[in-house]
Amino acid sequence: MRLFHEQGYGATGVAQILKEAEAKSGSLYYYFPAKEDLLLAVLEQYKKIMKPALMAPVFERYEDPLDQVFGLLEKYRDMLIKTNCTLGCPIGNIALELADRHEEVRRLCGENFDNWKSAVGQCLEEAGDHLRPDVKVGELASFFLTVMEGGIMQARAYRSIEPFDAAIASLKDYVNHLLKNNARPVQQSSARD
Amino acid sequence: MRLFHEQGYGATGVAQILKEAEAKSGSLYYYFPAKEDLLLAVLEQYKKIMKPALMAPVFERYEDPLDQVFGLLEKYRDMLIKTNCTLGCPIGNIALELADRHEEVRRLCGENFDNWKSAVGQCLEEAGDHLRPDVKVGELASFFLTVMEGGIMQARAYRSIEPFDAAIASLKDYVNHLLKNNARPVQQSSARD
DNA sequence: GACTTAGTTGAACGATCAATAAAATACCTC
DNA sequence: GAGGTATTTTATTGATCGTTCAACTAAGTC
Repeated sequence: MRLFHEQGYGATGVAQILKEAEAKSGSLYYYFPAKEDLLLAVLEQYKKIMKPALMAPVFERYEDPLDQVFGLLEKYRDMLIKTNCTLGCPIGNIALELADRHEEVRRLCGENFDNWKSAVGQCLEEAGDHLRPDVKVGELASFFLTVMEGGIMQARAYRSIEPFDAAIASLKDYVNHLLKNNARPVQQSSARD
Repeated sequence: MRLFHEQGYGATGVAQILKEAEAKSGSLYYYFPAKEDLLLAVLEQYKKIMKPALMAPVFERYEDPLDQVFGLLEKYRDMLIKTNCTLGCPIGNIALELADRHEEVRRLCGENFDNWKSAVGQCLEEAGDHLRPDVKVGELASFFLTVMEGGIMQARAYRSIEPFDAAIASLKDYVNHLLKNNARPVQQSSARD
């Protein structure tokens, strides 16, 4: 998982995986028919850990559903900061590298995205009474993913957190326009307290 | 350019380039010290042709600056449709594949993005009198790029134009919130006539 | 103690990778 | 047309790619 995330699938050789895992090639191919099956297992693992490892900690920390959503985005921001804006979304990377070549990979990336959007959509649903009635939460959740992935791409291309922060700021501004007039607006550059 | 766009840099072998270009390896290495320099030349070429080949035709077709911007996004939509949602933004692809490894590549991707955002920002500047005074056109132009790249990523991952269209729809909705009350709103799903 | 099963090992495979060097040809100048 | 430079061709390099396989060890069963 780590190597595919850091270097991509194609750029990671089986030899390096074996070395860092302290395993021998025969053992790998005893369990996995081919390198590609290793990637499929990685994508399955992401599906499995997304909620308990990524979302649960954020959702516990915040009560307000909108805080939860933006807290989730903050997690990705943390990763960008920690890696000096070199590491992106592991699913997005794989999707862009292989989605058009391997159908199975594409399917699993889609399922990961689906789960992500479903979790965000659930938060938005909970915040529904603060949102204008014409807001479609499904489309808005998809927009959250779009903005986050696009923001990560720019942050990596510029090796700077600025474009990512700018994207989130615009997104917050948009969300505030979708809130009912009596709702408390989303605060810029920090979670609402 | 075509092969790097279709397959990515790493996945495209020199042998294939030579075959399709009907050239021999010696000739390639006579002009380019290494494969990487070929990529740099490709990125330079994108810089050179972006305005005349991509933007000029769109800007000629529409008069209204906001129509021009969304007409530009439509160009990317056309490419997704033509390629059955397999081909993304050539710069974005390369940026995600190599930005964190080759500094020079990263710089050129950034310059391509800069030019793109600068052109969009210029349109927004021209539409400035219809926008609320607190709108920062630079940040908004960056947001346009963010949404487009994120939309393309999802369209490829799902091999469907839907997420892209949904992203553009949300973006249009947002822009309409930024317009002054007396301004004509951006129409959904087709250029304003 | 004989036999089976599960799992591991590491050398080796053919293919492909980017890159090179030298020979051969085309082009230009005088 | 001779001489020299620019460019192309051909053949090959060593490295690395993912993958295979026969030999081997360890554990369990009867």
